[in-house]
Amino acid sequence: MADRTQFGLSAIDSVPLHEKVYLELVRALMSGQFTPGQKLTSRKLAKELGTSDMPVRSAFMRLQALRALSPMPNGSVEVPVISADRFSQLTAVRTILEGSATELATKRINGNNLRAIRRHSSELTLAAREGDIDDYLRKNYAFKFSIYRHCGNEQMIFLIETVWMQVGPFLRNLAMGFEDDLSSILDIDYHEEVVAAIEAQDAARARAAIVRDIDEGAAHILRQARFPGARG
Amino acid sequence: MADRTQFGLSAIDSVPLHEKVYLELVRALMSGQFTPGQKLTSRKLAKELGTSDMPVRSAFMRLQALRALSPMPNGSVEVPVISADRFSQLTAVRTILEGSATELATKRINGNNLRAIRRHSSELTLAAREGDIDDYLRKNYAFKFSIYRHCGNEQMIFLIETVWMQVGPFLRNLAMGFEDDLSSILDIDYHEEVVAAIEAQDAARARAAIVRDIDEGAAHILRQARFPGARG
DNA sequence: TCTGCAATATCGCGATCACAAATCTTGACC
DNA sequence: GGTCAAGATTTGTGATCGCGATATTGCAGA
Repeated sequence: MADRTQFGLSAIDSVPLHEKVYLELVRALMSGQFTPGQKLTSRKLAKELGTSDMPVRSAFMRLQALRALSPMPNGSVEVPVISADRFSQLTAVRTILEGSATELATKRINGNNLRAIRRHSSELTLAAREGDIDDYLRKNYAFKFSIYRHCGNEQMIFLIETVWMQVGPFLRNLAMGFEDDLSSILDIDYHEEVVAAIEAQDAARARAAIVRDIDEGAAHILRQARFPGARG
Repeated sequence: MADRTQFGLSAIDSVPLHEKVYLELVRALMSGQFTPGQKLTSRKLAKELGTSDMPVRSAFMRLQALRALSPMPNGSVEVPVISADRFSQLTAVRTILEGSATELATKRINGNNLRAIRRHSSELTLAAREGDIDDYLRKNYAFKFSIYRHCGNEQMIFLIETVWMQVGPFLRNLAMGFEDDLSSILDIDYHEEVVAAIEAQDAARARAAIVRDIDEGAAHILRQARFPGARG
């Protein structure tokens, strides 16, 4: 953050290189910058980033521990190819975890938190109307986690994040079928219902709304997207 | 696995060193071989294992990505010190995930699977009567995962394993209060009720039994064990 | 005995090198 | 033109080295 010192100097950032590489890869993965199935090699990536391959290897280790990168038999890593089956499993886990988190959060949210959530909600609606899929996904992430953050269980948030790291890249396929008019994506988007339920302090309804949002989004992806193994 | 070849030679195992180190650390962590708060340095561990520090660093990266090791501000890692708060959060997540997994598994288990589960169950009962806490924990792990394995959702199993890596070391504290007579641990152990519910194909009851088993075990630990920050 | 401080040892981090296995390229031969 | 094997290149893996920062130790003075 380069804070100003009394001498007007900025602080040297001591963030390790492997950490920067890791964060950069997470960003790239979640924003769908890599193609599923793409092979990543430490040396090439290192050259591209201007580092040695050591920090890249560290980042690879962390990412494949979280299943955000898939290990290949020979030790290489690749961007995971998600099958329809695995996608369904991840969706099922999401409904369980995110449904529970929403339910818990609803009971703990107060006025201040609610205002921030409302802001994220309207920004999400706006993004859908504007038609930028990247912006929509970013706002979708911000909105949902602005709720989960209040579930009072840091461990649960961590697990949800790991699942998002796996599905995240694939959510881009939500765009398919909405190329002409992204705003109609709001037909399968229940985030305003979620906000309404939270305002009414109705935890069960909030959970149901989030689950429905996740399930219908996933169903749409399963209809539209091409999965490996399926005939093209 | 050192398969026999046609010349009677055993295959050179090509498992990378960093993988072996990782597996060794997982085993040591889950069996409570390390003290919470203990600092682990790559160089020392490498010397002890007879390798360079590179494979150890790789293993550290993976383990701290999964939160099985805690990163220190200077980049070192330590065996996580679990607070009462974090323990409660992990328990809450466990009831959600393992409850769901049990419910799903109950609907998919057939006669063959059931026989294996029954065997694990009786071995667990036996271990409690024999009074060896290590054996009991090992059998407890084997029994529960023999159920979860059939939930049909590989992703869920992975998440459960992640959570177990964090609580695993701490479950040893279950022994506290049962030093004289481990068999009385069966009073807060509902694994036979779980088996009965599965046999009856009653998914809801199976979930309730697992949740109760987890909750009462955790409650016992919270009563008996010493947590950092608590007066003691 | 306790406290401050300097000398020393240890450690994380990243670069570089060596080696073997895997992968790709090339070109001769059928 | 297609096949396959030899050679070249790339890649994972692990060891070693150096740098800077941190932690530890040892000692002197109060």
